[in-house]
Amino acid sequence: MQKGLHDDEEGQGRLAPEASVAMATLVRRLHRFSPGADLTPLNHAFQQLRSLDRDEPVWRHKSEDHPVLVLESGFAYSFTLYPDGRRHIGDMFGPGALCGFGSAAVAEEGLNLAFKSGSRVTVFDAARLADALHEKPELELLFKQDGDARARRTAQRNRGLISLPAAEKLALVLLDLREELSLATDPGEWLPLPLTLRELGDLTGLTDVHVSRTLKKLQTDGMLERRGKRFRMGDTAALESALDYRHFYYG
Amino acid sequence: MQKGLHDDEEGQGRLAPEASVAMATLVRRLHRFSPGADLTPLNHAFQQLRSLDRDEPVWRHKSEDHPVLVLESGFAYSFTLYPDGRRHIGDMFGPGALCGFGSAAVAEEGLNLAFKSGSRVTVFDAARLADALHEKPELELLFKQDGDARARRTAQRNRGLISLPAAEKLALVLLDLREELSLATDPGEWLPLPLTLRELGDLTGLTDVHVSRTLKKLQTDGMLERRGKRFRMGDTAALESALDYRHFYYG
DNA sequence: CGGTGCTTTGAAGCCTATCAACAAAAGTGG
DNA sequence: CCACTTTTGTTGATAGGCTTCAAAGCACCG
Repeated sequence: MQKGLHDDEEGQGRLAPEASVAMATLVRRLHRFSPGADLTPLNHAFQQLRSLDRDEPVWRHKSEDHPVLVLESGFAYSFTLYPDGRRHIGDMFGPGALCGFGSAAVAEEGLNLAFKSGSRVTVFDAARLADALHEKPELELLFKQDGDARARRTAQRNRGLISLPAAEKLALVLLDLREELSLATDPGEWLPLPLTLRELGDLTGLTDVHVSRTLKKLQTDGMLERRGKRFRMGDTAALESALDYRHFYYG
Repeated sequence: MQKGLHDDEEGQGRLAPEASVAMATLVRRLHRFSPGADLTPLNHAFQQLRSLDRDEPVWRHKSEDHPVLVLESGFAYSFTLYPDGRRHIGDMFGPGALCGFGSAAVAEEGLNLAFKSGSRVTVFDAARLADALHEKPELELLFKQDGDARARRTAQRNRGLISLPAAEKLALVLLDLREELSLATDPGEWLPLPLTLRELGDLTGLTDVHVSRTLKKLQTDGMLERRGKRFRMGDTAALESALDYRHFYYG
């Protein structure tokens, strides 16, 4: 561990410049629910900002008191492993996302997180964060709203991944990814595709080979454009109504 | 509406005999988490016990103050409809289940419930129930534990329904159904199969035809026996370890 | 430069859906 | 209780979807 604010008695209630920079996307994400909300109490729980120079899994074991991880930039996902070695990706996290926290995380026991190379992660002390939220009910509400919106998105995605054919599964995942990437930052028209085809397969239950073919088909059908590791979607409004895709965030 | 206790000033704090009968399986289910817990405060919120003589859907619209429905006996499931008319079954409820309540229900917006013919449903006043839970934190904890266990089971099921082949999907659903039916009552060795093959298909994302064939295959493989609308599973321990199936209820 | 992982493509075969027909069961109304 | 209708479950044939295996091109990095 490098030096950080994780364990000393940092000035309670004072603004930590390092923290406010590290929490920029989290703040933007939470402000979707309440644009003017005061988020400075979070400074009390701030520990450090970590940069991950390579893909890094974080193994979380039940019953331990884990710090709360917030993705400041980059991308992450949660996964579980089957006895036969197969991997299932259950949720994904874009900038500003609270990783494995709140009502969305209740369902995932023994959650494993994988952070993509280049991600920056803000680390909060779990106990201090709980205290801060307890003292400020309006702040707690923001966290709850964010967690509930994530749970609804996950439910919507799972529903489609169970009952739709491959092309629609992927279109649904791309719509969801698009939303996740747009919650705290404006990524522009061309969005990054931070997942490999194998990871998209583990997310959708398809093989990487079939993901490749299906994406190609989506491209020839004009629903999708790809340039390297970036993508752009066609008529998203038409896609969303065809898939009955709903938005659960405000703003 | 028939006469019930839904709106009069019934004796606050006194034991309502009708209510205690109506809540029998709910009590048994919650006592899994805390065998000695005092559940009499629920009497304050009790409204009525309804018997449903046929399959009955309950349409719940967002933002309305719905009563809380608890399945006393029978079977129910929640579902959503796609624009093309397809139905997806997202969760299922056995005796004693809180239908569409708690952390498991957060994810399901505009939840629709279908009660199978012959089910009996205990109706609670939502506001009074909230009050009762607020006054008794240990009771609220029970409700939360039940909701969390349900959310974990749903996540486990969804995971398999996304990434497993048909035979394993059905085996997983049957294991889960078996657990759901055993939480508040002892159904014996032969369990009722309260779902039609079409409903099993809507739950697993398969067609009814393929469900029929796959169940037949499970039978010839010795994992499943069927007698009319009842079933019995083979070596459940082996199945559970093969599918990495976990139990989230105590007791 | 070789190694590694990611992506694409082809061929073959299994898995699942669709369509159709029918049997069995259950609800409906007399 | 019976005849009738509707739903549910089963089976076969066929087509299409998806996976598997294999090979090759590409990008990235030591």
